Amino acid sequence: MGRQPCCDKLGVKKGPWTAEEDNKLINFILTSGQCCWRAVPKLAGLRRCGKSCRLRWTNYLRPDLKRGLLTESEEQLVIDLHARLGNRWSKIAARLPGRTDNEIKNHWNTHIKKKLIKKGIDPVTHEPLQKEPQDIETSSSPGERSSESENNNHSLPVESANTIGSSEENSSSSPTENCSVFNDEPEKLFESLCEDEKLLSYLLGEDEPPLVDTTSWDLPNNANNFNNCTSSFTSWDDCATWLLDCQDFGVNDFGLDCFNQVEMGILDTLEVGNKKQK
DNA sequence: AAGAGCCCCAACCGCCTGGGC
DNA sequence: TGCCCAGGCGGTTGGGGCTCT
Repeated sequence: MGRQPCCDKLGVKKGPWTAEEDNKLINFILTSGQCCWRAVPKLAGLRRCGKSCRLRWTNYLRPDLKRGLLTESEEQLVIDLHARLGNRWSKIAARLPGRTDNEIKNHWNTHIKKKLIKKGIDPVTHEPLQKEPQDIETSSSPGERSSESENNNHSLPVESANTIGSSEENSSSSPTENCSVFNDEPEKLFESLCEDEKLLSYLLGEDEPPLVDTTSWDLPNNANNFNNCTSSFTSWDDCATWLLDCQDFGVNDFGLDCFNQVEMGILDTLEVGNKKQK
């Protein structure tokens, strides 16, 4: 009856991952695919908790992860989504291919929060900070707001529009090349979001395609084959399904060499990371 | 040059949910 | 039907690096 615990806690290593551990995990995932995370440490020869392996893979080692800071467009999208969804980082991350919930959460707490405060916007409520205390007390949190908005999708906070409009960075930033939505003025973008019910449902729904074009994924340079593989997909669903298939069956089952090159890219990244660590 | 303080982010912790037994 | 586990999620923390004095 029941299952074995995730890890026995005894003899399980904690703390930063070493390059050797990373290589073991990468090699295992790329050759065997993602199966039961509980079994991964044992099969990969790691003294880690399965949970830790999953976290390391999803937040750092995955080949489809973007590197570097969020772009202006991504940042603005995070702000907009946070205004509606609150701290549901995984939901927000789902709209930003190549970004993890942890990454977005960290970026929010370290960068965006400060930017909003600097602009006089409450990062929690997305309302002006100089609001009267009474208003602040009565104003609902984004999370609550999002639940309300499920009943009434027209209740977008006006301040969010102001947030976008007042963004100095936005007025000087270049629009995202691959996403036509961002070619418009920020105000227009937001208006279009409010007026376009379909778009709104995309933002709030569960299975919608992301707004950011997947062709902008910043894969390693030598992973062109991977780009070739994915660029042929006609929709996000196709691409996502294909990636999930990879997860389910293991890349070797597809007879694709491209992942070996992706892996090389990862190893290059790791080497850079390790040098950085030293 | 060195110490203090701050910033950033990888990783951990604990809770929740869905599903297997 | 209820227990237990795996996976997922959001909050928090610790340590390395950076900046300031």
